[in-house]
Amino acid sequence: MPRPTTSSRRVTIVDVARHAGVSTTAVSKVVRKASGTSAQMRSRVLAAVEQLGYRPSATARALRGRTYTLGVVLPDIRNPFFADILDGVTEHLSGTEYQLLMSSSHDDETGEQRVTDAMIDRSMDGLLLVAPIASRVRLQRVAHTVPTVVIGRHGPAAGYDIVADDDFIGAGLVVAHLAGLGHRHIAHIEHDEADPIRRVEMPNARRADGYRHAMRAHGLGDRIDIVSTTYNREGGYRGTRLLLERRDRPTAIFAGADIVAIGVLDALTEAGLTVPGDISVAGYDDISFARFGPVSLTTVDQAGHQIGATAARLLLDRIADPARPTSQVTFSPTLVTRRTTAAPPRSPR
Amino acid sequence: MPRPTTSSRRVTIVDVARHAGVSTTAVSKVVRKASGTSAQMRSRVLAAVEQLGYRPSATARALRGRTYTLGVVLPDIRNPFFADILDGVTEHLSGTEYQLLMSSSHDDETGEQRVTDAMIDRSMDGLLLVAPIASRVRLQRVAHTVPTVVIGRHGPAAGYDIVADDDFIGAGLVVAHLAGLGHRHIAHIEHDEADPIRRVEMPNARRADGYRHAMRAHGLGDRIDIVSTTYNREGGYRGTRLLLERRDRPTAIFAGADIVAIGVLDALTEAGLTVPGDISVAGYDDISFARFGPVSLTTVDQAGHQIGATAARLLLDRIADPARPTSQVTFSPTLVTRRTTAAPPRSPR
DNA sequence: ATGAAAGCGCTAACAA
DNA sequence: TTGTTAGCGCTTTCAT
Repeated sequence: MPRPTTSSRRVTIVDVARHAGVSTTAVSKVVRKASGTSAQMRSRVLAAVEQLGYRPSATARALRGRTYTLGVVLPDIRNPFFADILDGVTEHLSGTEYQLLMSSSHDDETGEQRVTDAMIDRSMDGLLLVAPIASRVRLQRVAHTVPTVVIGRHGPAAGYDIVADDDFIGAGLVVAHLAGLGHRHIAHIEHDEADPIRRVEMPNARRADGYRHAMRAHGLGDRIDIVSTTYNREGGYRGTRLLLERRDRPTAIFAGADIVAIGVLDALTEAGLTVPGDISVAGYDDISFARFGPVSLTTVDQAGHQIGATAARLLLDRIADPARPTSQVTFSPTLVTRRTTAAPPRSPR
Repeated sequence: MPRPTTSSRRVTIVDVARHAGVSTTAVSKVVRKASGTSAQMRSRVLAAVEQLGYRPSATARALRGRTYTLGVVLPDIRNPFFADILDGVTEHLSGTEYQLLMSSSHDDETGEQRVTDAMIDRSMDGLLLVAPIASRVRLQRVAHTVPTVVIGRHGPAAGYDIVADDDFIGAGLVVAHLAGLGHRHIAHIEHDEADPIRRVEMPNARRADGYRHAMRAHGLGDRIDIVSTTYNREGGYRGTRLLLERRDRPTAIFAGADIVAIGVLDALTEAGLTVPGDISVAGYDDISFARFGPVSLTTVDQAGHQIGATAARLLLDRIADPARPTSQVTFSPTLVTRRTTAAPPRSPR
């Protein structure tokens, strides 16, 4: 009994070489479009590649050269802002040989580390870390191991390129807008941050600082009111519940992220409060949902697409030349005024 | 001048073997928890692994054995329903050695093929294809190359395991609900599907069929009204615009997916129509946004979490035994009634 | 229980 | 321009 002919062994470079009657080196060169091949050789090899359906094994390649794989680590797939960033990355990468593979850290430091290590183990050519929560030392170590670009984290360029938005300014735009409408009691829901380094480097902390600074600049320093929860829908919901329990309720809530604002609106709807009639709400990120008709959220546009495209460009540059000096690109956010913010209700106090 | 000691060469199995004074075979066995190692050997090796910070190279492993990598291909990261599925997958995989890596096909057949091939090239141990649009032949070929589980696609088990929801029944639940409220003109927005095979296998087509069937069952066969666009927000918006242009407007719109319903609500808001006062809207998927206060969308719960967990289980089973017979798991959807559906407005016609 | 050695598919010196 | 050969880091027979 002969074994089945459907022995689906992978087609290797040896098969192609034999089929084309040339050496494996020749095949390798042609496939990689390297120099030193005659037109005749190229056509023979390419014909064999075509006929046999040969595809180079990225894992075998990895042992010698590139994998043509770029890893993206996201804190959370649910936050649509990250999808905007990814669109920018994907667009910049289209047309290149590189394949994007992503994974979520599930907003967890251990998870982030696991995923990052896993990508290094898999010989990725470069890493794109979106709003990572790892310590700076750890980020430096990662960047030392593999070309890395960090998105959405401030602080000194420490061995890796950084692309971010100026969150301090962005928060100021929101406060200015609300104060301009006549609000005095503007509360802010932030992502809890204990680590001192991260207090400076993480976008959420920068936004909270920007809020504080702007409140003072508008003579509202004594009305600073921050609730610390987390940057997700649940955090917005919980934060709002806490605010509503107070005797002195705010007339406006500035959520540190749109996804948080969603939770805020959840809680307000549940409490029977109208927006912006009873209370104004502003977010941050301008996720596509913000311009959803029934929501129409006032927010800050971070240009995620542009951030992603820039990060991809920097990563390719760094892969091409790992020694080039690191750079920090900071974009300026813009305020997007929609229908969740208005003047505060009459009869104050 | 000695060369810098920071020669950050990766720690390999050879380094560990030398450090522990044993063979690389021994290290390999210990690391893989294979049998045939003494307790003493194990502790020596593990100590060396710890001290040197050794991590096995997944790419090198790939040439002989496993990569412990599972690939997930999603049509679109923006659809939150897929995040639900991923949660289920992730949960089932936590505690295993497997690492999940995902990529988006951007709702494009070529893109899907590119991504799938890329994952095969990277020696993934298994593939999870979510609502793939590839032909059945192509899916079979993929499944023949690597253990594959297909999520959200119907049709005969053709070499791969299938986990799906009964979309035909789900669509029926929606129609029954709307008809029960008194609606007669119930329009459906579907994802355009020309390919005959896919007309049978794709969830969107099954939903459209379920809609047709249920309309007839409720004596509304002559009111069947389908608009073909795409399963995204834009598709919902466009479809609704088309419906609103008609002289005989529907009193209810059944969108084939929640993300489509979002677009429907966009268009209705823009047109100054109230929901459900002027028109009822139902979706499909029960994405977390559906229970967002200001939206509160009536929809169909697909239990994405359960689908994901089941798919992950089947994939691990298949990797363990590629020859095992394929199975099809179908879940029954349930209707979730919220505030976007109500009786049609008076003064009909 | 332990280790030597071959080899996975590819790339890169080096020769011819 | 072309081919020979030696690895890359790991797993796996096969001896011992």
